[in-house]
Amino acid sequence: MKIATWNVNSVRKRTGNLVAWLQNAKPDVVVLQEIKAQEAQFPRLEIEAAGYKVEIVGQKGFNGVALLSLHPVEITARALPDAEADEPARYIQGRIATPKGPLTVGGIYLPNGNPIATDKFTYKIAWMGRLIRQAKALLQAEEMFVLGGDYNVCPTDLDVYDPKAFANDALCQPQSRAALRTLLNLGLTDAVRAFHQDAPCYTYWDYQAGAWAKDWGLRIDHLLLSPQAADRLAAVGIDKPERGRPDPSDHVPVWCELDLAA
DNA sequence: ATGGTGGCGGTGCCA
Repeated sequence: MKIATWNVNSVRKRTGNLVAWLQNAKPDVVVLQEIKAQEAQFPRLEIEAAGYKVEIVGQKGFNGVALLSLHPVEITARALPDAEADEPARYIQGRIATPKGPLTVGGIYLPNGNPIATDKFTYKIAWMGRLIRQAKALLQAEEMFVLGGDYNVCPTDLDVYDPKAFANDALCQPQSRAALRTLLNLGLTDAVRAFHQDAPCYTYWDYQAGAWAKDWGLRIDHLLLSPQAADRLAAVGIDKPERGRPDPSDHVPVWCELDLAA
């Protein structure tokens, strides 16, 4: 079972790249972030033609998440607990049957939080608190789950090309990192770091200033696994070539494989 | 060089 996350930065601008990647990478389940589309604007027919079921939590112009699956999926949440009436579209959660029991996949678009001296950063930290509570609730079921997405947090300085330049950035604040550690300390596994402890493993390169050509990257897209999922973690990958294609997203897909053979 | 790029929507905001 291959599970992937990708911040596509507009699904309409990225439809061609997305379909080509789906056909090549063949993930079983994908969570998308920043689709920047409402339900009616989503390229549903193109994705379904590639064999995927499509579930969307859309929003006009900004944010927006989706869950694509080759297998039947039951949507179990479209927002985190305590959502406001005008809650931005940043969370989707589905449940998929596997030979080893049900697998829950959550798709996360965590608030960026910049600039840090504003209510945007306060909102980010509060949102992380709600995500921690959701993870606690999921853990109580003692089932397999994967929380994938754009976390907008660099867990350590290893995950930043220039830590000094990002000292005042919301993605690298001690509060942001502490909240992510709280999530991990519940018993979740950062899938990429389970396999790669020493390499940066960037997942994002800014469009500006030639960041891609200079490998000025950040690792902010993560797959966090419950103990039951981590026990079956077989492989991970970061599809870096996607950043070098024409009309790329500024993020690349991150994926993991769980060994769920019957 | 106080910029730069990209997406949305049709002007600045967001990242």
